[in-house]
Amino acid sequence: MAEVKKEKKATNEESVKLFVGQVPKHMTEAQVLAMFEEFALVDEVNIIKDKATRASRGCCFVICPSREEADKAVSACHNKKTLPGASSPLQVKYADGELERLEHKLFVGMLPKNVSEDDVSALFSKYGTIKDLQILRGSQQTSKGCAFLKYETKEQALEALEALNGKYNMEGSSVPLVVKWADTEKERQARRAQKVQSQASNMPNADSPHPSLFGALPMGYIPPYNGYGYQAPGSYGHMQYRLRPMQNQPAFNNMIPSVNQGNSLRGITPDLASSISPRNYAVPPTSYVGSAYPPVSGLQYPMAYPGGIMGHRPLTGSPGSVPQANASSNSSSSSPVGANSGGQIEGPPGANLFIYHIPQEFGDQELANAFQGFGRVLSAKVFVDKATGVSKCFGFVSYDSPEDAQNAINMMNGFQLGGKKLKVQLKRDNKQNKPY
DNA sequence: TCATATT
Repeated sequence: MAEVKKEKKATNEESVKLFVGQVPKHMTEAQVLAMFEEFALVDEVNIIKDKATRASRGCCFVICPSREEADKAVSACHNKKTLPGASSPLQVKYADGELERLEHKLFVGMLPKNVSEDDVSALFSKYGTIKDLQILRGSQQTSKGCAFLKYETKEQALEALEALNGKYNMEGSSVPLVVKWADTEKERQARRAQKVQSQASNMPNADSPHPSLFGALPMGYIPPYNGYGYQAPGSYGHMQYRLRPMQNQPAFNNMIPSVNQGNSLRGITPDLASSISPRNYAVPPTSYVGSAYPPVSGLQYPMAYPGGIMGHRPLTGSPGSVPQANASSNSSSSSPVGANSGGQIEGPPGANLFIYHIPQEFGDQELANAFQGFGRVLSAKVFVDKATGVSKCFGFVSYDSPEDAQNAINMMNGFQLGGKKLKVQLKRDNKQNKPY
């Protein structure tokens, strides 16, 4: 009764948890275990699964009985083999926080500014062997009054913590030391993300148009007439220059019934309409005008934008029907792109693009919008810094046909969007020669 | 400047 129920596998202080990525989703824990046991002792394998669907997320944890065994698994497998079905080699590394857990790292605060490493070392050595010690210093090497300190074992660190935290004043100090476990990387990331978030919400005009978007557009550009869409000049009356899609607004790209388009003719100035009317265009029959609609939710572009408005190729045979990826199903809940902007869906070889110099404020949806004029966008992914959420300004767009991708390259490579010209190329392929 | 993911 006083017995504490043990986990069925004893994962003790010495155990090391490894994170393994690029595990094909169909693999079982037993299969992963069998593979790793060839190289190291393994206590346990846990496939990481989607909370809702229970489907594998393509990665797992592997628990080894010691650091030595874990290191064997890492050096034998990390980037060393590509499992059948995976797109890149196995990733094997210490799980988040695992290295820190093994470091036994303490934060020491309230140090007098004039104490040296030796002073700190002299005090803390009483509790164990110090593996690493640094006092944080400013630009002039002036102490910031705190330090990080690693012990050989957790017991030693804990002993120091309990003996000194809030209880010991260093010489000349009127306040006791603060000794606590150092923040983990995860905690620091969370803090940083929090900070970014609060800064972003204080940004003035967060929703305003991209300042350089208009000026950057090549207004003289004449898109190829594809026999399909024609944008009535009046439709500019309801362009929205939001950079972020509005929350809780159904994605209406490609789905506005033509009967609604009359609304778009309201509220425009005739002068503006005629000044931007496409004199040089092969103007399609007016019966097609009814099929003009805002091609995207969120960010939209003036007519001269190569991929927008004019750019849809017919996906179905009949003129005037609404081109959309999922024409046969699904009425309103999701846009074709929105559902697939996670980045995991790749098109056939030659249909996947790598894009650089994406404007900072573009997310997956904005990227998809910018490229959806050339074909069916299977997925669009802008990469963001894991810690800060800030765009890395590059990403991927996948089409279902190489011709669409090539067309997008022709039209969009060098296209100025924001302050810079896009670089649009075929994605490098690391999946060429797969093992059997 | 070329692919994530952390029960």
